[in-house]
Amino acid sequence: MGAEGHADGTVGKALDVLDMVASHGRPVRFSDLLAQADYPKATLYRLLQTLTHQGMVSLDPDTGTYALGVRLVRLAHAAWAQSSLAPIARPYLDELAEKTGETIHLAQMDLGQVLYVDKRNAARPVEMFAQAGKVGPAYCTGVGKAMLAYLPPDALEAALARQSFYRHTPHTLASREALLAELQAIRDRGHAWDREEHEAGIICCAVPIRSRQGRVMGALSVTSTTARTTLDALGAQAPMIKDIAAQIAAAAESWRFPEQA
Amino acid sequence: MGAEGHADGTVGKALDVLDMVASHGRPVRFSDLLAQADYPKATLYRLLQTLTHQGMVSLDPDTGTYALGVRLVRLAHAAWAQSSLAPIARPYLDELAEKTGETIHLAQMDLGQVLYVDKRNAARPVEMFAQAGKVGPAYCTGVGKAMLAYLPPDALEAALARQSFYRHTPHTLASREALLAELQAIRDRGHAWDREEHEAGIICCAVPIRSRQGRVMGALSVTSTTARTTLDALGAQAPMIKDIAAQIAAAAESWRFPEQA
DNA sequence: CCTTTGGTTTCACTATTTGAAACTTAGTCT
DNA sequence: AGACTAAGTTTCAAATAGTGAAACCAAAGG
Repeated sequence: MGAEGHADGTVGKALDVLDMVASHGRPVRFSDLLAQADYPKATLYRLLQTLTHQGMVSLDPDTGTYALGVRLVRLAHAAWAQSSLAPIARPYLDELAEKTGETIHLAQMDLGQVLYVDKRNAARPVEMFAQAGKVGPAYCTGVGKAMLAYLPPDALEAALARQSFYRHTPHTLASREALLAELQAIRDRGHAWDREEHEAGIICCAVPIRSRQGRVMGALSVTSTTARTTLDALGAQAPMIKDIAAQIAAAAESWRFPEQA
Repeated sequence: MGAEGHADGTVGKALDVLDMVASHGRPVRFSDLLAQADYPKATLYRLLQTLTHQGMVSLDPDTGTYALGVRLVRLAHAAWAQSSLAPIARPYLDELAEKTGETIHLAQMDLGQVLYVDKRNAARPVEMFAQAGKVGPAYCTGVGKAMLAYLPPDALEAALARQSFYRHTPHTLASREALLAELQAIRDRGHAWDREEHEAGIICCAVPIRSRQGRVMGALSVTSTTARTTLDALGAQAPMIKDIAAQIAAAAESWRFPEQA
């Protein structure tokens, strides 16, 4: 049930179709897409043809199924590399991972959802594509709430409108009001908690990464389990996490303004 | 400069602009793009506005610069995950990396260029985004030649037309004729060499990954240096590499056809 | 052999895109 | 200041590109 508001122009429709292809985990047949979309047959067909011709989706000639094209992987590499945050934050994440020994997440906001752009796993080595690029909910994750708390009013409104407020655990803040109160608490405190709100047993401490002008660029979190540590112990590391977030922000900004007086 | 043939429709133009934004390593200003593109001002402006609105590029309000949007990272995650090759090949790459102790590349063909979709580095741990998603030339790399050698005539022709034949090293096959002869040799031999054709001191042995119907799905290579080993020593591992390539092909196909008699 | 299902093409109708030119800002120079 | 210039944004009639009902084709199944 794609609750799409208003796809602007042909390009919007094409990208909408691209998302539809992406939303299935596997290659999809034309008729599957037709059933899902509310575009007429011919229109959908032409859009897919264009996308295929452009390398954004690939049509398997044997099975007649569409999958996302390799051109996207190339574009994403560029997107990641030129994002002001991820490539610059890399060494800082390494440092934080080593100091804490816990799982580290670096996230950005994408249409009201949390997009993980980098990660350090406590146990295994980095698994970028398999981990980064994933999305999660904003209202019930540490990084999500940390970013929401510092969004300007209109952006916050837009983001809130996209939250499902599904109650993942008994601790989930499952209403707009509860979330707004929490956001105020986060602003007062300077960092966000995840008190097993998304997954039972998983807690985290997250801080926003903000530009000098106060714009939210992303968020950084240290995640652990109730089996291994407590909120208080995590909180003791908050100043260090904040410090690293500030360093990342500074590095990102000086990269974005290489020319200086 | 951009020798674009014929961008079909508005969508093609929009994606063309997306590529332009991607091609710069850093955020670009409107006028930079205007200079590079041969679209009129108003058209380019509208295209960028649409792309921005769609989250494919982001406009930094402070600097007035455009960068690729986070939506791409999310799409690429899906692209990588649903590609028939990369996620499935993962354990096989691990195995090959361990057995050989050398650098492993997994590549696919993208518009006449080689796109690296996964990698195992001999020394460091995996660095996916920083490595995968990169593109390289086809005519002077092991994986490139391995794929070219088994392409159907029309696809080969299209790919050849996109090769620059720049002489990277004294060993580079810098002409269409030399390359065609080499491709025949590869078909006879069953695997491709890179005899320091792209970078001095770097050699590799590559094999294609082909479906049962013979379609080229990708290529797999083991890379080393002349300081550490020789072509002959690498060649001794060719049967094993071929075997793993066959296993990957089989796994990819059974994944693509989960329903069976 | 006839029917169904899934995919591709046609073509008159229309909505979207186009781009020269006019208009704003925001700097810079004298 | 006031007059220039560069960079970005908006307008609007003309033209192009997109639309989608319906016809068509091919392969699978009865």
